[in-house]
Amino acid sequence: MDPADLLETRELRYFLAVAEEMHFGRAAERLGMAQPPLSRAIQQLERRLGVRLLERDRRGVSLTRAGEVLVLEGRAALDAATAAARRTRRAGEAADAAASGRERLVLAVKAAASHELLQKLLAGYAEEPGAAEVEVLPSGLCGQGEMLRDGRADVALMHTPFNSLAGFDSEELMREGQIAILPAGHPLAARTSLSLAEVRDIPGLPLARWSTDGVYPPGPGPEIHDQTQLAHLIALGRTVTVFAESARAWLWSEHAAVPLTDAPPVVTHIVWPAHSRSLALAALVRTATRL
Amino acid sequence: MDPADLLETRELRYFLAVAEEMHFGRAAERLGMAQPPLSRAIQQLERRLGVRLLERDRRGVSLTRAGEVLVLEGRAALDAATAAARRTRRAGEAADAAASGRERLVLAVKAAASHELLQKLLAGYAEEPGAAEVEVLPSGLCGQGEMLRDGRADVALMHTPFNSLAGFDSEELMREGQIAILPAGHPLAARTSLSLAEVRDIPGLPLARWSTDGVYPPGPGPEIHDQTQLAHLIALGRTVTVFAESARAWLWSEHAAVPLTDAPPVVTHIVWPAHSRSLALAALVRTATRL
DNA sequence: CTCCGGTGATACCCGCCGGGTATCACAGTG
DNA sequence: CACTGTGATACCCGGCGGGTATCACCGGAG
Repeated sequence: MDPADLLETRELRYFLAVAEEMHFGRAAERLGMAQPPLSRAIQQLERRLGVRLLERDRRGVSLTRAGEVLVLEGRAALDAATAAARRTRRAGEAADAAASGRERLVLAVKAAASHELLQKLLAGYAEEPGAAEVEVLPSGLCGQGEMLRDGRADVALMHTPFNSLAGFDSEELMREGQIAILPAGHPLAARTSLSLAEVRDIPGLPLARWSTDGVYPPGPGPEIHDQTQLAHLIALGRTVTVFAESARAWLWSEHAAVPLTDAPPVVTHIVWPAHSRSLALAALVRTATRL
Repeated sequence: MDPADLLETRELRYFLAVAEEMHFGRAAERLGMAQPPLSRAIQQLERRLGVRLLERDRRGVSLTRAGEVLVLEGRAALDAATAAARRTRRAGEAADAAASGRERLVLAVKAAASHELLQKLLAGYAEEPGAAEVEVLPSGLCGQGEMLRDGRADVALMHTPFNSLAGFDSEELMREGQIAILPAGHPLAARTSLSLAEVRDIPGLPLARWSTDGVYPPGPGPEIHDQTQLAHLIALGRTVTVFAESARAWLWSEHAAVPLTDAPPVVTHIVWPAHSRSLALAALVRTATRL
């Protein structure tokens, strides 16, 4: 039996919902359906695969080894499917609308990223003959990987070591050091350099925490939702943070920046799905690497 | 409307079949179904996506821009789905069979690759505590990427510049030069080095051609199906070829090897799907990089 | 011990849709 | 003009995806 026949995307959605909720009832509700057909669908899936996916223990469910594998692989497969749908649809709309067949690229960028590089990139690309229209999609502080994987974006600017480039093609664009950003009046603001360890425990000035994939690292510092809030909190002397050099562009007079000696460099990459064949995308990457 | 709902794997299989055959009737036959329901399925898919995928011109069909996108993205999505099914099923079987939950890794290797490295790798890994069982899957001269993408393999040894590592995670294992392999009696066999250009047109001794993804490059040389055949043809003075240094291991006395000065180095990588979380795999990679 | 609340599973029914066969509409070709 | 080969249409049927009602089971409160 061909394994391609064994998994319908509908079943994948069902299974992932159950695996995330760890509860048939809630999963069914989230899927907008009743619980019994959901139970039956999962049973059918298990029978077809010949594998037990969930351990039904009274009081909730838990994943088997096979179930864990399917969560991982299935998520990737489902993302690939929705990406296929999104990109196909966009390709069709573009062809309809512009008639010229002018493509449209969606570029995901970290909201807080350097505007300078982005502007140079867009300006440079616009010069290019046959350049596609570029829509800039600000993702949260992270999440560009997700955007790329599920087709909401065609290409992204990512920053190691914060984003993982795993599974994508990429080109390095820029490499910069990191700086500590602290209140202008603070004693350490006078220093010409700092170490990570020094910044990590300044008495009375905890490190700000921001969310990667929705979860905040533990610690005493405030939870940061956007850059403006962060700027305020630093200016008020409530917190300190570490950022790439290019953050100097948006500092206030109440802020002080001190280079870090031992922080890993922040590398900006332009990143795209490995299987992409778009000419417009290739041109954008070419432009980017020439900057 | 959520794009995840728009594509069922069944529809993807149908569309890809039609796109490959460029013919509804033949595609239907290949799918083991009648032509009318296939036509209808594609129409439904187009309506749901709101995009025209195929241009029906009397006398066959052709792809629209959107169709081309869906061929690429859909193939990736379908591979991801079959990979999910295969790996889930294997995980379940492993858990059932061994009871110990002992994992089973499938390692894809190019048939003609160096046995030395492979043996060291397997031997080294077997020492590892909690090592999984490793099944070695010889793929053709290429095709390990496909194996990895659709879940027939969990990890592969690949050789740049012949294989593309796009979309995978990888670690470099070994780097070696290339050599020309020619008949022992040939005048050039006495040389201590050669250039690619010199090897490319030796009078009366055309370069052997072997297949990447089933298609052979054009040229006067013989088409090679396996390594033994190649060895024979070289020994007979009918052809010449270029290989990685490690090929010296299987040369005959009728063969001569001459280093190439300007050929790019052959780099052996261990490669795995970027989203993998398998501990057994991680251990294998760790072992490999220590060699 | 008993009853209750909450879990997933079962039983049963219905309407839709995926698949089949027969046929059409159309274009190129002899 | 008849014939061939293309995909599209018309129509029918069975199965399956979805619904409601209910069960079986267990843990905890009283």
